[in-house]
Amino acid sequence: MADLDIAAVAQRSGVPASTLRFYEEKGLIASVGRRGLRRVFDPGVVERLALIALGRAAGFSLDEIALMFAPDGRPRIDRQLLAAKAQELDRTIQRLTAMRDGLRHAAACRAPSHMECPTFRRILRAAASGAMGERTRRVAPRPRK
Amino acid sequence: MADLDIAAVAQRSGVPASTLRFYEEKGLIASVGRRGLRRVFDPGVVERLALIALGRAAGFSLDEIALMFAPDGRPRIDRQLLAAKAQELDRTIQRLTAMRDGLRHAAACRAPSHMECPTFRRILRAAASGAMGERTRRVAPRPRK
DNA sequence: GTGCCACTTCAAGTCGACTTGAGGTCAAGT
DNA sequence: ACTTGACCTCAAGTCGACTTGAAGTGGCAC
Repeated sequence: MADLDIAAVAQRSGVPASTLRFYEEKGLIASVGRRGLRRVFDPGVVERLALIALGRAAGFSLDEIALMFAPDGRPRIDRQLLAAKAQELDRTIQRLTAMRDGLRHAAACRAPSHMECPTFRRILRAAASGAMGERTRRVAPRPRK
Repeated sequence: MADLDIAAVAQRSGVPASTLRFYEEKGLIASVGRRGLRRVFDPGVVERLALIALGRAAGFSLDEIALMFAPDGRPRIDRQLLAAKAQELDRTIQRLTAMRDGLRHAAACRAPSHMECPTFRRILRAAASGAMGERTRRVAPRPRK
């Protein structure tokens, strides 16, 4: 496959050109050179972008993702790190699950006011005590306009 | 219970004074008046803050939360809205669950390179296609310093 | 050969939820 | 009366991941 210009990469990966430049600046991807001013990319960059998207979806920051590539550019995926992130996700899932069940209950509950519903009050106390939501974390990548 | 000054509210609710001023400016809470320059709050504000924390934990934005209070200040909780949010949370949970399982697999997988693992490649394609992560959404409230 | 327009750079803007800092006020304790 | 320091206001800064805009360049179809 021939080399790609930025528009081709954008088209194949679904990542906007502006983001590709931004990622290059951050060192997440690299162009193989220039044709005049224009960046020329190896087709392999598309897979790399998929890897980056995966990392984002898993909740890694761009900086964290950058660390997952060895200086030679090959992925250097640390299984411990993955396991840790899996555990973090698991905690988030539990938190969200509790939240979802609480919301469902609140939506279904027929108490005249939510404040009179014991379940609601219990959830409220949990939220107030900060038991939910230790760390704000962006979840889900690529806001795709 | 006597009225509270901002420090007392902060202490009882766990919400920093700077945030309380910010919330007041946004119209999320209100002080009952001033003593000199200083804000004086009704003790009820603490419960209201708990409600706000709950909304945040459920993934509502401050603006959305503001809409959940009637002009008179009483909570006006829309059951439909709650159900919708519950559903949204459910989708997020499913997405995160898939991610978590993928991460676990990747962490455990003994293929020499992740790229040679069919499971990993499947997840990768999902991430690349944007199947995961439609909307970036902050999850979990109160980054608490 | 020439005009168009996709590409380029660089600075600045955006979004949400706050925090921080400078400079000012004043209630209360000594 | 004086000092202290908790409170006040208002503007600006922060964080992450990008996007947007202005101004410039040059590859390529004609």
